[in-house]
Amino acid sequence: MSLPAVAVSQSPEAKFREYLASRPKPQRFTDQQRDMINYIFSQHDHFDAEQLIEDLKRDGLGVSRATVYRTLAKLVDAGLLRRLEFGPRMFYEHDYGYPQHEHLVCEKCEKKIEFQSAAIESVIRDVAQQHHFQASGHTFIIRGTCRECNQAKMTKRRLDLI
Amino acid sequence: MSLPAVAVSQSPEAKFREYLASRPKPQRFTDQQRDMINYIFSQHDHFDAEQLIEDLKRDGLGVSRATVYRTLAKLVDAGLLRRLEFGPRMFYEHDYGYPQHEHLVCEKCEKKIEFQSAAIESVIRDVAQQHHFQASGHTFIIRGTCRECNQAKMTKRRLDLI
DNA sequence: GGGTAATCGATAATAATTATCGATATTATA
DNA sequence: TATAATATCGATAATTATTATCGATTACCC
Ligand SMILES: [Mn+2]
Ligand SMILES: [Mn+2]
Ligand SMILES: [Zn+2]
Ligand SMILES: [Zn+2]
Repeated sequence: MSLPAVAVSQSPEAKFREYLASRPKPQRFTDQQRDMINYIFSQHDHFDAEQLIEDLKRDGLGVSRATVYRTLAKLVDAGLLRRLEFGPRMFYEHDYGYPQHEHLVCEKCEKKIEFQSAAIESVIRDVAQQHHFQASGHTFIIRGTCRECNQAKMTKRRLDLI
Repeated sequence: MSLPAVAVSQSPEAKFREYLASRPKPQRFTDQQRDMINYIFSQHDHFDAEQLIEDLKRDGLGVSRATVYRTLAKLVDAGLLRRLEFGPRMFYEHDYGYPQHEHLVCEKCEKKIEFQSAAIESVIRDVAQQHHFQASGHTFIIRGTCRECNQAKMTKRRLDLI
C-alpha cells in the first residue's frame, strides 16, 4: 500500500448496502456481491476483471464473468471503486477509504506507482473555470520505464559492450 | 483549429517518406498511404479509424480497414500522428506541426477542447525524477460537461420548473 | 520491362465487454 | 415461516475494436 488510507465511518459492505437501498428501484444484496467486496477490500491494488475472476476462483469463490462485470459497474457507481483506463482493458482500485492520486505506469513490467499532486488538481480547477467546463473526472497517466527496469536495461547494455 | 500550428520544414508526406527510408528494412510508400496523409493533414481534428474509413470512402478513396489500421500505426511511429486514449477506442490527431496539448472531453456531446499547460509538463518532470522513472509519454484527459451542454441542461431545468 | 518482396484487400481470429434468457435466490408480505 | 414477486445469477451468444492470415497486387531496384 503506497499511500496512507483515508479514515471512513462505514465498512465497504455497509456503504454498498446504503447505495443499493438509495436507488430509485430497489436493488438486492447477494452472496456474490458480498464475496467480491470482501476479497477486493482485503488488499489495495490495481486489478482487472479477468484477474479478479481468477483470484475468486482460486479462493473457492465462484462468481461468473457476467456477475463480476455487473458488480464492478455497481461498485464504481456506488463510489467504492475507481475505474482506471490503463491501455486496452479497464482496471479498478479502491476509491472509498483511499486518497485521490495519479499513476506512473511502467511499460516493461506493468508496475503502477502512485503519487499525489496538488498542482494537477489546481490545473483542473483553473482550466475548467476558463472554459466554463463542468469537470466530473479525469485521467492522468505517465507512461515510461520504472527504476528497476531502467537499471536492468543499463546493466544489459553494459554487458553487451563487453 | 483551436491552437496555433508549429512551423515545420517538411511536408507530412516528405517526413513520412524519410521515416520509411530510415527503417532497418526498406518500407514502401503506397497510393493508399499518400491518400491517407493528404486527407488527414487537410484539417486538424480528432478522429478514429472507423470515421477515417468512412470519410475516405465518401471522397472516393477506398482504403481497406486493415490498411487504415496498419498505416495509422506507421504514422504514429513516424511522429506524424499522436494516439489518444479517449474511452474504448483509439483516437488520432496531428502531432507533426501541432503543439503539445491536453484535452477537456464533453461526455454529453463528445466535443474535445484543447488546452496547453506548462504546469503539467513540470509535474511530469518532477514526479519522474523523484521516482527515477524514465517518462516516455502521458495521457491527461479532463472529463465532464462543456459550456454549451451545461447551458442546455440549465435551460431544461428552468423549463421543467415552469 | 522484369524480378523480388513489401503491401494490399478480404476475411478470419482475438480480446474485452455487454446482452439474452431461463434458473435461482432475495426481499416483502401474509 | 411459507409464499409470491422479481432482481440477480450463470451459461452462452452477440458486439465492438483491433490484429492476424494469406493469396493477389504493386512499388522499387536493376
Ligand atoms: Mn492507484
Ligand atoms: Mn487535440
Ligand atoms: Zn518496470
Ligand atoms: Zn458538450
